[in-house]
Amino acid sequence: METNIAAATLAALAQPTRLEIFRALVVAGPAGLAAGALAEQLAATPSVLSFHLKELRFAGLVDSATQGRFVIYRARFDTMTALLGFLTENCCARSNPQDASCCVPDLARKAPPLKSC
Amino acid sequence: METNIAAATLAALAQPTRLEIFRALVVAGPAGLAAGALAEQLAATPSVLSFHLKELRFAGLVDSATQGRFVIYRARFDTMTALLGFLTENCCARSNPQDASCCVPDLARKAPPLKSC
DNA sequence: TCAATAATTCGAGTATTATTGAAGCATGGA
DNA sequence: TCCATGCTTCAATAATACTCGAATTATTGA
Repeated sequence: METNIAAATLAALAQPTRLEIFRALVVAGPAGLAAGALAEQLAATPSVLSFHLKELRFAGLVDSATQGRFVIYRARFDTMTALLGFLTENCCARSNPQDASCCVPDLARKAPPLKSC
Repeated sequence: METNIAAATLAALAQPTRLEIFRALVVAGPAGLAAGALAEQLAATPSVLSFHLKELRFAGLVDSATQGRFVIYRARFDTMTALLGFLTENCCARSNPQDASCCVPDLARKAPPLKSC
């Protein structure tokens, strides 16, 4: 991931409402959530939500699919993966051999290894 | 890390110049870099740099120490670690048991295990 | 066909953020 | 002491981002 893209992706997440939207979509998983359901969960007006969803979609953090009169939104894990990759590779002590500390110290301990990893 | 703090930290990084500043400081490691050296590296005017460094410091992503008439800046890895922790725990498929994919798939492969991890 | 529902779009108003150039404040060396 | 250096601060301006409410589009079901 290139620096300017990374900055744009970070900017998309750098807003409380949008961060919560994304979080809710991660929790919802592959089933996704309709815009209305999101609005209810986050206590946001439809137009505000629409605005933020557009930003997230533009940044590639979210996908949308129309189902009848509902629009289902889903988190795009691939983009988040790429962003985390950028941050760990470019912005972490791990990227600097002089420093023994690292930025993802707990993952190995906390989570069991996943098959797909 | 709390959601609003995470959003503020993301906002601090969500700007090309600031992202490059942080990257340069990560590469510089514990020795850090003087503001002037950063300005030269990034081809930014002193006042612009000062502005962005203030933002980064406010977000806790950067530390400063005066040495004579130089001001040395250092990346704060602890804050970055906390941010990455927030993102992997709250914004990743890993946080959703229904989804088999994950957001840090390459780390185990690419990087050798660190002692301090 | 008509009314209700689900979302998006638009324009206006406000707030926040970024850039610029000039001025200011220390520090170190002549 | 004086000047040059390194950096910060400030005020003004420009550019972006956010919110609100009204209008619009599209779909469903009566």
